[in-house]
Amino acid sequence: MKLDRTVIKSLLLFDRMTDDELDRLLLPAQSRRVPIGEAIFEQGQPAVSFFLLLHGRLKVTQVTADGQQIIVRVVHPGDLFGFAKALQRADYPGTAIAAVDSVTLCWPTDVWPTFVEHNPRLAVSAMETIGQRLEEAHVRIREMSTQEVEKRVAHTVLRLVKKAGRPELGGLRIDFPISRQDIAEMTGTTLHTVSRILSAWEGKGLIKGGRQKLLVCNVTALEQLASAAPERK
Amino acid sequence: MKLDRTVIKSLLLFDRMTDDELDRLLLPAQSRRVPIGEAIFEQGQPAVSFFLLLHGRLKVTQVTADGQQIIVRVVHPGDLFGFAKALQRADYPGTAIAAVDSVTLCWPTDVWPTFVEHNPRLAVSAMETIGQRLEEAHVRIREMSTQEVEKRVAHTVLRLVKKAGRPELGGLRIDFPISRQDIAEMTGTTLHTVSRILSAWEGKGLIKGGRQKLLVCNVTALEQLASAAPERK
DNA sequence: CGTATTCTTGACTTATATCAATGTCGGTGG
DNA sequence: CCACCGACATTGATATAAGTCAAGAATACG
Repeated sequence: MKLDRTVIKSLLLFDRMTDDELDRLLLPAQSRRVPIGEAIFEQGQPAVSFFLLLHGRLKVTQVTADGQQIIVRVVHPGDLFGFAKALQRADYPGTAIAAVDSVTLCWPTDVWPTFVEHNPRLAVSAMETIGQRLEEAHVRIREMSTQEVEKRVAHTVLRLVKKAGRPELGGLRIDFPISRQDIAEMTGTTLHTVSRILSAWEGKGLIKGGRQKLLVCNVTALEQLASAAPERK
Repeated sequence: MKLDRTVIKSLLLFDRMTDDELDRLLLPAQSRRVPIGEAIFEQGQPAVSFFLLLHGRLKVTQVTADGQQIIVRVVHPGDLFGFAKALQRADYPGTAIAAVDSVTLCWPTDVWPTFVEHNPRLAVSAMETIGQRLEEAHVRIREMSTQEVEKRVAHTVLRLVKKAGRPELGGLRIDFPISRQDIAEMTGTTLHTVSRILSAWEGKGLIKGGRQKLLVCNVTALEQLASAAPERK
C-alpha cells in the first residue's frame, strides 16, 4: 500500500525529523488494512512487529488467568502500539482489535534497537510516549483505589470525549462503536452498573445513549460530576 | 560523599557500560543520605534531579485532589526513580519518602537528554525500566478490576516478599517497616480490611504480623490463595 | 422477519467500607 | 527504669455501593 508521507509527518512522534531520516525510517515499514473486529496481534503471540495507527481505533484487551477481560487502553490515530520488544518482552501482553476499519503502519521488531540507536530523538519521543502511558495507568489506579464507580465512569467518558469526540449537533459524539460492556471493562465494573449510570445521566440530559453509541451533551456538567466531592454525612 | 563504584557497576542499568562511560556518567552525580521518614522530593515540586537508590527503601505516594493517599510503588535498591523530565513532565508526580535510612545517587535533570543521546544503550535500558513499570501498573489495574480484596492483598504481599524478602527463621521477613495502612494504600482498600485479612492469615499460620512488621511463613500457600479460582455457586 | 447481540430495569445478595471502641506496642522523657 | 503517650492494630456492629441473578425490550443483521 502506498504510504501517505504528509499524514505521517504530521504526527508528533516524527515532527522533528528530516525528510532523509524519515525515508530511512519508512523503508522497512509496511502498511496494512484491518477490518472491524479483526485482531492485529493477540495476547501471548511472539512480538514480530511494532505498529503505528494511521487511521481508525483499536481496543487493546487482556484476558486474566480466570477468563476475565479488561480493556487496557484505546489506541487512537498517531499512537505507537505493540512495541513489546522495546519493553523487554518477547510476546505481546495484550490483544489489539480494530473497533472500526483501521490502517496501521508496521515494522519488524528487530529494527527497533537500530532505530533507537540511530535516532536518539526518536528514543526520547518513544520514552515520552511510554511515560505518558505510565501516567495514565497511575491515574487509573488512583481512580480505582479512591473513587466510586460513577466518578470513574465519568472520567473514562471524558477521556474518550477528549481523544475521540467528534462535534455533532447536540454534543460530542464518541467516534467509534463502544458498548456498555466496553466501558465496564475500562472502569473495572459491570455492564449493568454502567447501564444504570448512563441511564441516569441520560435522564439528566448529560448524554444520549444508543446501541454502541454515545453522545456527550453536557461536558462541563460531567466534569463537575467527575470531580465533585463525595458527600460526607 | 565517596561513591562506591563496585556497587554501582553491579546494577543492571549499567552492566554493559565501559569504565570510561561510567566515569562520565558519575561525574555530575551526587550522593545523598536520607534519614527515615524524610522526603527526597515532593509531589508537585519542579523536577530538578533524577535519582538512583543505592541503599534502603522508599515509598512513592500520591495524594488525590480530595486528600486520599495511595502508594504508587516501593523503590528498591538499584531502581531509578524521579525521572519526571524524561516523561515530559516539569514536576514530580509523587512524593518519595524513605521507609528506612537510605542512600541515593542524584543527577541534575538537565543532563538526562545528553546522557541518553550519548548512551543509546542507557536509553534502551531506561526504556526497559519504564516498560516494566508500565507492565506492573497494568497488572495492578487488572487485579483491581477483577479480583477481590483478599487476593489483591495476597499478590501485593507476594510482590513485597519477592523484592524485599530477607530469609529469617520461620519464613521471609519484609525488610522494611510496613504498616497495615501502607498495604491498604497499595491495594486500594482500607487498613481495617487489611487488618482482618492478615489476622485470618495469621490464624492459618501463613504469616506472622506485628507493628509495622510482616513475616511470611508459607509462601506457596499464599500463592495458591492468590491464584485460587473464586468459588462459584 | 427471525435471530442474535446489546441494553435496560427490577429484586436480591454480598463484599467491603464505615463507624466506634478498645487494645497493644515501643519510644521518650521525667 | 518505669510510666505515659501517641501511633498502630484489632475487632465488632452496621451501612451501603455495587455485584449477581433474572427477565424482558430494543436494535441491528443476515
